[in-house]
This record gives sequence, structure tokens and C-alpha cells, in this order.
Amino acid sequence: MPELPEVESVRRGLATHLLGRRITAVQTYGERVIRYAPHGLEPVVGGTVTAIGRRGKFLWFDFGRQALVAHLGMSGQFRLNCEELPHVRAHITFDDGTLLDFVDQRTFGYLAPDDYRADGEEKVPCRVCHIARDLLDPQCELPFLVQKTKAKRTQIKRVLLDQTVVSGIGNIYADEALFAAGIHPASFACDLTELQLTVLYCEAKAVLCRALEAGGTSFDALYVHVNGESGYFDRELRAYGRTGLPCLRCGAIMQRTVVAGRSSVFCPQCQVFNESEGTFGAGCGKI
DNA sequence: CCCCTCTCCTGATCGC
DNA sequence: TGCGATCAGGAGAGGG
Repeated sequence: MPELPEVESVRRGLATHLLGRRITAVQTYGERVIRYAPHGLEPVVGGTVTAIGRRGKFLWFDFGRQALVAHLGMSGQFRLNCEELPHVRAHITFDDGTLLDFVDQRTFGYLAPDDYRADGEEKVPCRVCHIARDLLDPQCELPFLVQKTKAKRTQIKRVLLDQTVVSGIGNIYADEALFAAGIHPASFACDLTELQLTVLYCEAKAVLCRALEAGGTSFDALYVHVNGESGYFDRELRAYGRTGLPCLRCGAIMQRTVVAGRSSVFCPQCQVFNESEGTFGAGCGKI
């Protein structure tokens, strides 16, 4: 599933091949991929790619005054000059003959031409304006994020998955960050100390960085790079997908629970539920 | 405003 | 063998 490291890997791949290229033709298959695009992809024909932007899990092709926003959803892939594949939802042709396919099995992804709105010094597509900065954004300020989180009267895992608080984290890296910080996924955000939250976000940032270095997590083959290759971070996952296996820190059997309707894997010994402020899990601090 | 649940979708897997 | 049920999950819509 594409989260920040996977989307950033895709962004880099697209930037390598498409900067300066002009779109000469577009073709879409089915209505779902353009469900937020009232005029389909036609508005971007003729646009020249001046940059590929990203915030959290959203990315966009920058044409100067206009953008093409892309969200990969659960299974979206961009593939450059690929062989014929199932589930192709859009096909984009560039002036140098490069062919870009948007492939998406589960159809949660979409493409949408969009206008920009100013966000301080930056410009961000309107569809992305409500999305918070992600942990790799230089302008993401940790103390502000900790305060915002501390004010939430809901479970910490919900907050990590809430893209309007901090973006880019999905189910895999939420579980990894909570494990690293020794925090139970169902602990209430407001019950955690500022120190715990600071550790949590530092660990989250660290795991995102390490996953990016590995080219992302190709846990179930729904994510690959623009050339079809896998990422390797699945080999380094310490929580996600490890239900019933021994904790890599203490040996206790990893358990599964459901938070926010999402499967959540945690160590019952290292990640203690916070009844109230000040209770650390046994693993916290061991980084 | 805040928080929660439901919904969209396909393919893999499981039990009968 | 085959078939129905279940699960996976990002984020937008809508409800309380």
C-alpha cells in the first residue's frame, strides 16, 4: 500500500523521466479514475511538466498554473513504457514518445486536473489544501504537531492516520512508529505525555526515512516503482504483518487488535495502554 | 468544530 | 470443485 515513502519513490521516478515533457494525448478507462475530474483529463493536454510535487500521499504534476493531482489509493501505480498490464485506468502520452500508464487494481486511486491555491510561499493544488504537512516537510514543526495531537480526544492510531493532522502515514508506518515508541495503538492521544508524543513522531519520521532509503514497502505487490521494481522495506518491518510472531524486542507474542476499523499489530509487553498520562511502555526509549 | 461510521473496489484466502 | 463470506485499506461523504 503506498504511503509516504512509496509515493516519494514514485515521485522521484516520475521526475527523472518526465520533467520538461509535454503531454500530447490522454486516454482514460472507466469513470472511477476521473470521479473528481468533471472534464476528465482533457484540461492537461498540452501542459509541460515543470515539477512533480508531493504532500503526504498526494502527488501532482506541475504545469505552472495548473496541476494534475494523483492519489494512488490502495493499489495505484504509475508505470513508464511498460508492457500491457491489467487494470490500466489511464494512459498518458508525452511529446518524446514516453508512455505513462496509471494502473490501479482496487480503484481507490484517482487523477484530477486542479488549480493552485497559495499556501504561504508555496502553491498547493486545491484538492490538497486540507492535507497537513508531512514529517519530511522542512516546514513541519514538531512542537506544533505535538500540541495538535495532545488536544485530540481520540486514540493515537486514529490521529496518526488522520491526514489533516500529519500526512503520509498509513496503516503500515503507524504500526511501525507505535511499536518503535512503545505506545499502544488504542491509547488516547490526550493521555500521552509531550515526551511520548515527541518520541513517537521522531520514530515515525525515522521509519519513513529508512523506508524511503529502501525504496518503500512492497508488502503485497500492490506497490512498485515506475519501472515495475519492488521496494525492500518489507524485510525490515517490526510490527506490521507480524501477528502471532515473537516481538523482535522482548519475545512476547505480537497481538492484533482493531483501531479505527484498521488492523493494528502491537506487542502486549512493549506497548502498554496508557490509562492516564505518564505510563510508558517497556520498550520506549530503546531506539 | 470534533469525532465517528460507512462506503467505494478487487483479488486472495478460507470454510463448507 | 465450487461458491459464498471475509478481509485488506485511503479518504471523502455524511451523521451525531
